[in-house]
Amino acid sequence: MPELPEVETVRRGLAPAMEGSIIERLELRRQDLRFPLPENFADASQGKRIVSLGRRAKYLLIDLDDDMTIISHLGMSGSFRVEEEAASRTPGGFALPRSKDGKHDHVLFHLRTPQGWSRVVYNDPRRFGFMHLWKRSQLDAYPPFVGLGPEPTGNLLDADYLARRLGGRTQPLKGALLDQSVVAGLGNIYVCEALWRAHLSPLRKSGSLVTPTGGPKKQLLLLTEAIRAVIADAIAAGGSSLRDHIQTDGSLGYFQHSFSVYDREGEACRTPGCNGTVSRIIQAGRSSFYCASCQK
DNA sequence: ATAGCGACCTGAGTGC
DNA sequence: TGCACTCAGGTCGCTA
Repeated sequence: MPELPEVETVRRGLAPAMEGSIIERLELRRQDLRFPLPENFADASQGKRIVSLGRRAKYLLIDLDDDMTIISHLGMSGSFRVEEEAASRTPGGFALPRSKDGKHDHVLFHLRTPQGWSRVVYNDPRRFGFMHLWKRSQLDAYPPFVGLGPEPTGNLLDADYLARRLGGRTQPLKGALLDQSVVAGLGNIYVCEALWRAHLSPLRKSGSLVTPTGGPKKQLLLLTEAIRAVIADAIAAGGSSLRDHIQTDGSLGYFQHSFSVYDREGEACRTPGCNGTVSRIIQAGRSSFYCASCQK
C-alpha cells in the first residue's frame, strides 16, 4: 500500500504525538513480521526520548535520543494509529477502546508525552512490514539504504541524472522507475500516474529517452517533472486529508486518493482532448494502467 | 548485469 | 450463506 507520499503523510501525522515523548514501554505482541523484530528492541527503546521523526524513501525513521533510530517499513498493509490519553489519567489507567482489529496490532508504543499519555499502535495484517534498529550516525550503511536512488522531492533528481541511469537500458520504463536504485520511493501507483502525466507508455524502452550523446530528450524532461509533481501533489493531498482522517478513526497509512489512470481499467482517459480508454497490462507480474492513445 | 517470476501473508472482492 | 478463486500499493532471492 504505502508508497513515499503515504509514508510521508504517516510521518507528519505521527510527529505531533511522538516527537518529544518518552517510550515508557514497548509492547511486542508478534515478533514475526517480515523479519523478526530486533532482539533487544524493547530494552533498547524503553526510557528513550523520541527526538524527531524522519523518512527515507518508503522507510519511516524514529530517532531516539541516544543515536539509535527505529526504522519502520509498512510493507503492503502496515498502518499506525494514535490513541491519546487524557492528561489526568494515571500511567496504569489506560481505558481506551479496544481496537476493532486488535489481532493485527503487533507493536504498541506506550508513550509519556508532555501532556499526558498516549499509545501509538502498529497494525499490519499481512506482516510484510518490519522494524529494525540502527545507529543513526551509520544510517547510510543500513543495507536497504545502500544504493538507494535520490528522493523524488529533492534536488538530486533531475533529467541529467535520469539520462545517466536510463541511457542504454532496454528495460521498459515501468520497471526502471520501480527500481528503487533509480528513484527512491516510487511504487506501482505513482509510476503509472507519472507516466500518464508525461504521455509515455510503460512499455517504452528506457534508453529511448536519452540522446546518442547521453543527454535527456525533451520527453525525459517532461517525465522528470511529472515524477516530481505527482509525488508533491500526493503529499499535499495526504496532508489535507490528515486531520479529518485522524478524527474519524485515528489511523494513519492509507488515504483514498483519486488517481488518473491507476485502477481505472476500461474508463475514459482524462487527458484533455484524448478520447482513449485506460488499459491494464501485466509487466513483470504487476498491473500497469495506461492509455494507449496518448501514452507513446 | 539484467529481467522475469514465485514467495512471503492475509483480507477484500467477485461470481456461482 | 458459503465456497472457490483472484487480486493487492513491496521487496527479496532464485532462475535464465
